Amino acid sequence: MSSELSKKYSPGEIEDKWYQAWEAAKVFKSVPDEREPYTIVIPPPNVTGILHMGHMLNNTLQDVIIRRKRMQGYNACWVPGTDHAAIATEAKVVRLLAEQGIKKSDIGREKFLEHAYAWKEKYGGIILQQLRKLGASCDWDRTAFTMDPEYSEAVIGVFCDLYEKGHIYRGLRMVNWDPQAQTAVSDEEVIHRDTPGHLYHVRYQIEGLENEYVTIATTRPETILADTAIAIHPEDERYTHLHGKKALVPLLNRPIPIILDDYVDREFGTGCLKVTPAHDTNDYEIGQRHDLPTINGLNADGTISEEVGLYVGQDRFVVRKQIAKDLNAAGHLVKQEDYMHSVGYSERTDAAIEPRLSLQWFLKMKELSAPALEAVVDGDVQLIPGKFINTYKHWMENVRDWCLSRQLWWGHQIPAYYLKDADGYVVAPTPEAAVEKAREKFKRPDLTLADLHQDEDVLDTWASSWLWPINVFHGLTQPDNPEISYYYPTQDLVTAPEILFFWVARMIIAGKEYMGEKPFSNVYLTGIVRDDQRRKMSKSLGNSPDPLDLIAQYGADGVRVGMLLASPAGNDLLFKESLVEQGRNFANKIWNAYRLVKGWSVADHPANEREKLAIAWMEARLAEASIEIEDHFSKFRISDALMSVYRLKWDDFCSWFLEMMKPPYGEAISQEAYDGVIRLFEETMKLLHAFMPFITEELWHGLKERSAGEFLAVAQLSDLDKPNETLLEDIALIKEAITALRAFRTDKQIPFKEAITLHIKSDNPGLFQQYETLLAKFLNTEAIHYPAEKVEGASSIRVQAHEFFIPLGAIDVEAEREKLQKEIAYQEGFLIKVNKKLENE
RNA sequence: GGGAGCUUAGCUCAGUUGGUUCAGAGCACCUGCCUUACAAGCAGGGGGUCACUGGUUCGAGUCCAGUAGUUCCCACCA
Repeated sequence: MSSELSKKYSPGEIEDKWYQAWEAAKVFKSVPDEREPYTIVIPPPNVTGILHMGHMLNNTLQDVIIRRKRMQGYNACWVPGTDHAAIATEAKVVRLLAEQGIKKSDIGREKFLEHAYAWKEKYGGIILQQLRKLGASCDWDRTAFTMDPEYSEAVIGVFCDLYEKGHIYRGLRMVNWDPQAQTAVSDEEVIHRDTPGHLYHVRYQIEGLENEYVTIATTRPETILADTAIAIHPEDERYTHLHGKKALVPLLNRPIPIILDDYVDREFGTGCLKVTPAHDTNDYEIGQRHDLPTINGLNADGTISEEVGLYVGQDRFVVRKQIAKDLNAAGHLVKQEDYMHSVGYSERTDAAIEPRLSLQWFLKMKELSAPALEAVVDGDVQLIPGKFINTYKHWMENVRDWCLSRQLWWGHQIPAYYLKDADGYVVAPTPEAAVEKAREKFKRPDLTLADLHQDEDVLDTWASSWLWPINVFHGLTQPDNPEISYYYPTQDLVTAPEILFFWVARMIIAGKEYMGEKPFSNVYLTGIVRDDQRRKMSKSLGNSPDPLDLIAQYGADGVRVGMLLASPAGNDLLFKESLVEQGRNFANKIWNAYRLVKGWSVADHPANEREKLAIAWMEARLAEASIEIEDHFSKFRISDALMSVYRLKWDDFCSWFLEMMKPPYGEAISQEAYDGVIRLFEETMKLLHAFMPFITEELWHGLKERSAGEFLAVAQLSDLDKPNETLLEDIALIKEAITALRAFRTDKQIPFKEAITLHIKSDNPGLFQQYETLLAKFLNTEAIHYPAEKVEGASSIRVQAHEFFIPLGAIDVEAEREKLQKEIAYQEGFLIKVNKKLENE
């Protein structure tokens, strides 16, 4: 029979076959019933995204968890979906259009959105197809999207509600401006990096005084043009003579006041600070204090604006170099030194961020975040690993208002409606409601929709995804519906630590505010997938393998195992292809165990002593390992749980159990023993299924006839008896003895075919007598004796308190002597070599 | 600048409340094997002063302090 089966496991067809079967039978579908729910909502990938290694890790973990719960009797529900990912998607569409020579601003909002939707239709959800390849057991009927009509309704509804409650305000604020995406980004989307630059010392002439100058130091000389003051410390004695004077902006000769402010650090640079309120957060604050005018020196795209009068339309970085030259030529550049300083970059586009003054929508965070802080500190929401609690706490205690608006078109348009002919606006969920409200608010009953225009901006992506665990069950749009009541709060969230604040914290806030309850109990934070040099995997570095190629080459099971083997929670995963190879090898090992078992001929007679012992032992080991595995799972130690199953299957089941069970050459195994082997094989497949869903499903069907519609994916883990501790201990000793005696055989070059006589001197000979059938099988003994005294003229091996003797007759003395001589010669040669090296000065 | 964490075998990591499951696992490495399940394999083996220094204790990878290195988070001085 085994001749039909290949020596190597080939996953490709088998994996496709089972995924289709599962999907057709809807085994992952979940509807509320009397069972306890176990729910995970997927961190929605970008709708236009394609699967990368981070997704692989993240979704493998979720699948392992949900599959195990499904097999433990829970009503397991894994909700899939995608995020519209405002900036990221819009950037992609803009780029695509640019390739066709189309500019966003030329076609207008409506046309642009048509293109965006077309793009979404074409590429959206590719990633969900890819997840199926991985084996993800999502309930696909529940696939959600953050811009589904009903979901959008929830997002807009929440905005309006928060506005009504007074949590949302509109204000002129210094925001982080991404000149490439041409939108404001939140503080969390700015990444600070030390960047080499220069510190320019520039002198400004004092107005009315021929040879008097004040020198400042700056890293951004191009902003000089937008200066509106020079600040000095009020108590700085070096500059008292400048109090009340004015300085002239170089190149422009525009007079600006010299002001006093104790923000100025007297130790830094020259102790004089140029103040550019429009382009620096601190300068803005100084400007506010001193009622300074602001000059907007930069356009939205990072070029110099008309307001300053010089270099207009040129890029900020070009101007930075040019102005340094021009200042030098004009005698204003005192010195220029290399300087390392921290610069903010956009997380999305990597463009250098410009602080920029603009009108934006904000959400007050202080009050809203309090219950969310409490939830984590109290342990109501568990962060795994716990080390993230400190980080979380620190952030929540110092939380700043959230800039909600983005200058984009792809997303949820802000439901604020402005009067066209006057100042004033209303916030309302629909245009109709807005008209209604406006009529009332402005006492103008004749107002129509035509008199209003909606805010051009859209909401930050996270202002929609923070409702994810609620509105995938329509909890906001259909409050108290049976689904939300059943599934909410969900159990686990598996995500990356990078979005702990972006997303996780905000989901907790929204959950507390709108459901009065946390959105999930456990947050498992995965590591970052890096290459073996610890570099983050990225497209630009080209160090990330294509997950689908990996699956094609090693099988989804192999890839899953490879990813999990080295990914403890919160620790980075150093990915190497060899890990996936290990996973594939494991699948192959299992496959071959199956081939072996299926190749046995079975005879209808009762089990012998050896077979009975082996089965009893394997059952005890299975029970022991099951307890260990459950313990690991309960602590989210998925990697350790896998290792436990791995060793159970490879070491205990294959290396020991199957070797114990193997019928002697040419003989058959008893039916009773065979049934036991099949049963234990099935049990190991159950334990492994969560990790390797495909091969286990395949073999589970191969081991036994199954009725139609029966799947391992929905089979239940067995309740096992307590492990037989005595038997486990006994066999541990027997194994130790076998290992020692095998080593002896190898060492003395006694071929296995040559049977040996074994003498065991022990206080407890009965112990060994009990397991003689196993000793005989593994050691090929012709006889076993239990002498009371040492056996003379025999080699002895000690195992714990027991002594084993093998008569010397079995040893080739000449060969032994020769071997030792060779060893001596080698060691002497080594010694000479080392001595020579040491003597070398 | 502030805060948090980490440092255990060549690599990646476990080591729960200090005391014979405490010095472990997987991979890598070495030796011998193509033994009719599997060379993507089998059998055996070597390897660590648990970063360093000091302290608490009868006893410390395990607790405390300091030092060095390293990672992350937050803030950001022009």
